[in-house]
Amino acid sequence: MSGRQGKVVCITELRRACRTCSLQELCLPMGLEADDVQRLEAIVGHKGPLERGRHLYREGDPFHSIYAVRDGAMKTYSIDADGREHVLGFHLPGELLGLDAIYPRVNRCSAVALSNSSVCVLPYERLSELAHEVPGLQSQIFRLLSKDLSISVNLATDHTAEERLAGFLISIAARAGAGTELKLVMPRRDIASYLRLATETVSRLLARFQQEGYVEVHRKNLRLLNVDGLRKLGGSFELTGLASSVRRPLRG
Amino acid sequence: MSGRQGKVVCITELRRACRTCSLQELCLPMGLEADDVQRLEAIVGHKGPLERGRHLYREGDPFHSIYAVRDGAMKTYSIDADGREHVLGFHLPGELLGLDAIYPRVNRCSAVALSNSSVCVLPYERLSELAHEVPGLQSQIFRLLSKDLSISVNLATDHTAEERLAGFLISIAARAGAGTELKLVMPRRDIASYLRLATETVSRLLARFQQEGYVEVHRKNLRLLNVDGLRKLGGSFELTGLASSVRRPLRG
DNA sequence: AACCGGTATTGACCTGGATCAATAAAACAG
DNA sequence: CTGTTTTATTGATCCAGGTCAATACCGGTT
Repeated sequence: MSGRQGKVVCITELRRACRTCSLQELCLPMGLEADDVQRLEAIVGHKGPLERGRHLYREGDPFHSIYAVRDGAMKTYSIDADGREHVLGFHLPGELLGLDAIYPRVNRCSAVALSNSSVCVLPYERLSELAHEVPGLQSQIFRLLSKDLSISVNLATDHTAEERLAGFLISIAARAGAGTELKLVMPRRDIASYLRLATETVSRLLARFQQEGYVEVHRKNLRLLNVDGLRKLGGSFELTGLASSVRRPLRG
Repeated sequence: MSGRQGKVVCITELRRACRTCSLQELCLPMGLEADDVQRLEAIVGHKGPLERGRHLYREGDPFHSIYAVRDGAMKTYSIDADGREHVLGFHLPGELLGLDAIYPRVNRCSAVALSNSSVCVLPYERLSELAHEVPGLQSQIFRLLSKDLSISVNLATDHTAEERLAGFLISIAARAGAGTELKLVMPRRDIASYLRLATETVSRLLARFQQEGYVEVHRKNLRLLNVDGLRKLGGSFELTGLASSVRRPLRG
């Protein structure tokens, strides 16, 4: 329990309720009545700080809960038969993890913190019961599942390296909601794995995008200089879940 | 309404209730109580016969319903900015279509019959209301959404042409539930598009699989001769939704 | 039974991006 | 600061699978 602390986030901050959470409109409570939000809060647990590199769950763990990222960033991945890691997704604040485990009742992938993070824990059985009582919650879960489905269906389609990376940058920027300047929390290797490219290809493309004036990039620091151009490069490769960009339209 | 008929399926056959439907254990009513199944039946519509080539819905259509394939086979696809078709999925009897449209409230893909088919129509609003009253139904929808998510996440990962095709054959055979001998309803071009390969590659691989004794294939007719071998070739590329193979374990 | 349009197979070649191999530049430890 | 490790960039080659081009096959028509 106690363990190391003094890390940054204090306990009262972590316990902050859904109703005061800035991520409401991305997360489960979206569109719920005040007293329904309160009922949701009652079943939500918290976990964190979760240091960089710490696992939230691992492939093979029995499924109990889904999670919402509150702060930081997580990645999900699985290890294939030959021991190679495949990155399945990045999860930024307000986004859910673990939805793919509902069906098999076992986690089919592992989730690890990319930076110091904290998450909300949503015990599935209780969430499911509550959803049964609160229609708005049920719909929101349907919606979020469907959204993840759209994204991964799109990810599964056939696109060039250029399209993939451009689409990825747009998506990350929109989701991070930090305007056109942002930090790429994940290493190149992870970006590459997620987009099914080699790290070297990602590196070379970033260099080219920079040279062509689309971005300015130095290590983890990225600035988008020509969002419309990037969007064009991305073509139909859209990871940003359509109308999902609740945060900011990302003009630039 | 009336139109051409005498095609095969008679009207009473089409109106057959969920409770007597052989696809129960794959479909929504799975695990429901008898009277809940009856309530589900009350909102289920039917559509068909839908001749080969006919569309069930098209990209851009407003979203109203999800569908369950009762008979035949459907494919979903979208057309990208350059006018090229991407096959997103094949849907066999008992499988659902249209789940990806819940989030955007608009169909992001088109659904077309690969052979003469009939489907059950599930008006989303009413289904959602009913799910809210019948917890078992809610869970089943969560499960099926999550299952589709797992499949398309896996499809999005990085695999060789050989793995993809082997995995596909295993999956189709298991889902068709017809033992080791089956008809490939979809043309090569569609298989290729779905697996993100060229038609020629699919053709060549099928020839090679045959030459190496894994299958016997002649045009649309396929017989699996070495299922375990194929499964090994497929490696971690599993489209068969894990424990999903309710139909038959597919020993061969 | 010959024709036609669509679909499948097969062959020859090409290319996007992977792989292999050095650096280089940070991050980290002492 | 200095060595060590990790991560990123850049260059040189390679190859799986795509593309282009015939050719074969089948189902439906007349």
